[in-house]
Amino acid sequence: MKHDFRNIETKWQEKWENAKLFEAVDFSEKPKYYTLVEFPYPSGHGMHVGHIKAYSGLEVVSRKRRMQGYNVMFPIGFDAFGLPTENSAVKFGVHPRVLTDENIEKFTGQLKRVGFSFDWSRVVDTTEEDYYRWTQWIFRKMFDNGLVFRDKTLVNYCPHCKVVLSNEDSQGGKCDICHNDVVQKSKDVWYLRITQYADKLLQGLDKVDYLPMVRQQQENWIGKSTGAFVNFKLKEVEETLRIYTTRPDTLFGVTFMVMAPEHPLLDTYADKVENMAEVLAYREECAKKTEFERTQLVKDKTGLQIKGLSAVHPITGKEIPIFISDYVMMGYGTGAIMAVPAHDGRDYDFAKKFGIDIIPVIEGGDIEKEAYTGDGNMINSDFLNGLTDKKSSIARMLVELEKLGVGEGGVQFKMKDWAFNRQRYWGEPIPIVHCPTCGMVGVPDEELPLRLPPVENFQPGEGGESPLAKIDSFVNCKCPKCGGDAKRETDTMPQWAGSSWYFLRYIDPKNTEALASPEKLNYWMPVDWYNGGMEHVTRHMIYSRFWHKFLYDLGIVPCDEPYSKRTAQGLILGANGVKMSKSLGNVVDPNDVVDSYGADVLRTYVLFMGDYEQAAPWSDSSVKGCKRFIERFAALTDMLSDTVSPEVEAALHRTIKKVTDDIEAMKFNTAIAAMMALLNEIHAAGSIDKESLKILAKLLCPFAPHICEEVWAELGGEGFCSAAEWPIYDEAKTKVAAVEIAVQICGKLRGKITIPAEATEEEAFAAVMADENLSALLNGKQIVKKIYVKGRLFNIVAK
RNA sequence: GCCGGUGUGAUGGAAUGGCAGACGUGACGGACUCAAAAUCCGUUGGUAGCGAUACCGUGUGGGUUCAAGUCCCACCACCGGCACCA
Repeated sequence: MKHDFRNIETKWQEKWENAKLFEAVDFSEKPKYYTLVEFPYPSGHGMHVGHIKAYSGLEVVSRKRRMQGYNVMFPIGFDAFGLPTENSAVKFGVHPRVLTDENIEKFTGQLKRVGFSFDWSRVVDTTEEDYYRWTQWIFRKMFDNGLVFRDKTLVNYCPHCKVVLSNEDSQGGKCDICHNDVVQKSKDVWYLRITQYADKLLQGLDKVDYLPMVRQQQENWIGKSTGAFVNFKLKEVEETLRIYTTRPDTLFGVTFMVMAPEHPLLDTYADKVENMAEVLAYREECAKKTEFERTQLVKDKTGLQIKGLSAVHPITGKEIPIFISDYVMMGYGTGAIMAVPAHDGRDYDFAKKFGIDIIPVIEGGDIEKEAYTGDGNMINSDFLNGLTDKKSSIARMLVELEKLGVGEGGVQFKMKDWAFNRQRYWGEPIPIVHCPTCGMVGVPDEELPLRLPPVENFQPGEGGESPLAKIDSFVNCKCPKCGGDAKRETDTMPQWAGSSWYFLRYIDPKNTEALASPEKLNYWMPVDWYNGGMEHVTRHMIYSRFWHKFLYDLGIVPCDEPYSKRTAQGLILGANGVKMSKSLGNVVDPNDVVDSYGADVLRTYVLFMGDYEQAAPWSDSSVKGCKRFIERFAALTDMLSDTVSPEVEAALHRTIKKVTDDIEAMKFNTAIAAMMALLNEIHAAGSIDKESLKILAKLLCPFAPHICEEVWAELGGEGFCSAAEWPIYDEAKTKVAAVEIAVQICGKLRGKITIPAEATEEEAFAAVMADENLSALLNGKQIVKKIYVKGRLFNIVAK
């Protein structure tokens, strides 16, 4: 048979669709299996082959699971709110709704051409009212439960574009769009209290099966640390400066204090600070830097001493100078630290630069050269002297701090609360009303969805406010509580919102009464296997786990962790080995590959090109290897015979085992390689029997389903190959009678012998000695040790 | 600076501590062809040798082991992430 992909691929896609072959069945008797891939953002550029790789992994798993008798749900949707669409809308004067619909249509066409076995009856679009109604509803529930608050923060603001920018879009202090200078601007921001779930998010990791790398990144992001809060009295005023430290054991080594430049105590006692002008100038300087930039100046610490204020050591009563420096952040701990230069690298750098004393309190290391962060005997530390390990020193110090009433043990998280609003049009309106009488009032259920009003002009308003602020009919409303005149919140939610719960909506996408019915949620949740990019492992995954845990606490979802298992795929790089990007012109469009080689070849290649978890460069010529493989497979229908050679049969069973196992480990490249090797074996044998070929078709079906259906039909297979039963291997048939094993003498390869696979050590040794070359090498030597690894090698240590 | 990842032929990459380089690409040789493409067969880590074979070889330097790409220690380079986290 020829590989006539132009005719067969659409044919089988239609047949699958008509048979509803990939539609998941709610409450089926079969065991359920929920496979989830990160839904795409439908950009105007269309998909590139990276998307195809991202979906192909679980595509193969899903198809295999169905063949193994599972009721599989493998859904897809579109995360369609977002800035790029809004920017295009501004640029071309087309409504984002129109652009989004166009882009979704484009993406859908591309995805369907590849023959993915998505359940298209469950597709979701985060920008549809029926969807964002529930996004707003969850937010409102959070608001009702005290997880939403407002606070001031500094944001990156571009005065030219009049928009607030993310750190990403304002690197180097320049606006990504117009390249003018970005300023830091104080703004009221909506926050979600994700920190309230920090401990739960951390502990939940024990219950799930995430890639170790994924788990580690989440742990680091949450960043739990244990330490102590210590209160330092100020000498000049009745006030305490509260600090957080992970090293209370080094309290006697404190020689200065550092406050974040923005620390509010400076404003409270501005009249006492003699050099307030300098402080303000330094603040301004810091405000220009983004947080990322602060991290660039690693060694060269900046800062200045606060004159007129000093702290008092809580135990020794000694006076301690106070500094401000931007290496201390307002957003972590208390915004102030006790500095122990002898035992902290950053404090050490600062002390050296400003000529501050360095007092060692732990023996070991050389404080002339660098800070010592290791363990050792405590010195210069009063009641701690003589203790030898950190743990007991900390414990002892905590007892003392509590006795004196100047501090206590505590934990801190690196994770910050989630800034949850954007001054944008193309996002979910925040369902809050500002009432002069009642304050902030949530929009009630019956008024949801709070629809995005039609807008003519998507340009942001003066001062960077949302375009919604210009729509009077939207802004002016009645307070749901008192009925008086009120104003709507005009900010919208960030793109992360819609993607924080989409996996729940797939379960019941048309439900108008709830985000999904409890029965269906109970049947389908949790997601059995979630795959996506490493870049979403912290933010998207932690945000969605947070929402899920909140919904669990409300009794809406049946499990507290949404994803049982999480893996990640590597990028496809351009042919030149760098990231694919429009500007570099190295983007590969999957449509082009389907046009010239067919979907089966594209699917096979993206999985064959390398380790699934690793980045790999695209290679046009390597695609040909997969094209040849598929063609050679199709041609097997012309090599049929009634019998099968024992070699081919054994190879077939080994391949079943290999492919079955490799798919589970996401080692798709070696699974395909094994099938290629089997093909070579069949070609060498010259023929294959019908039943064996049907088995091979089933093995290859998850990877290249169209050609496998065609071959299956040609062989008279019943129904769809995609619905056939996954092959089982016969362990006995995978065994080979005779094996060639390596013979080493003193660890060096010296020859090979062929022996029965199950030969004993004695038999194997006899075979070694029967080999003239090998026995000659051992002549006159005394054998010290024999190591026999069955089926692998025989190593003889001789003197 | 910190965290994570990766270093293997010309090239993408294989390899439960057990024959390094599976499988694919490319290259070379051959078959088919008037010819080319496609296809099929063969060769393909390096050095020396006609040869059997020998020596070398998985970023660098040490170590553990009968045996190391794999484990341990110290480094180097590249890629990705970042929030100087007290």
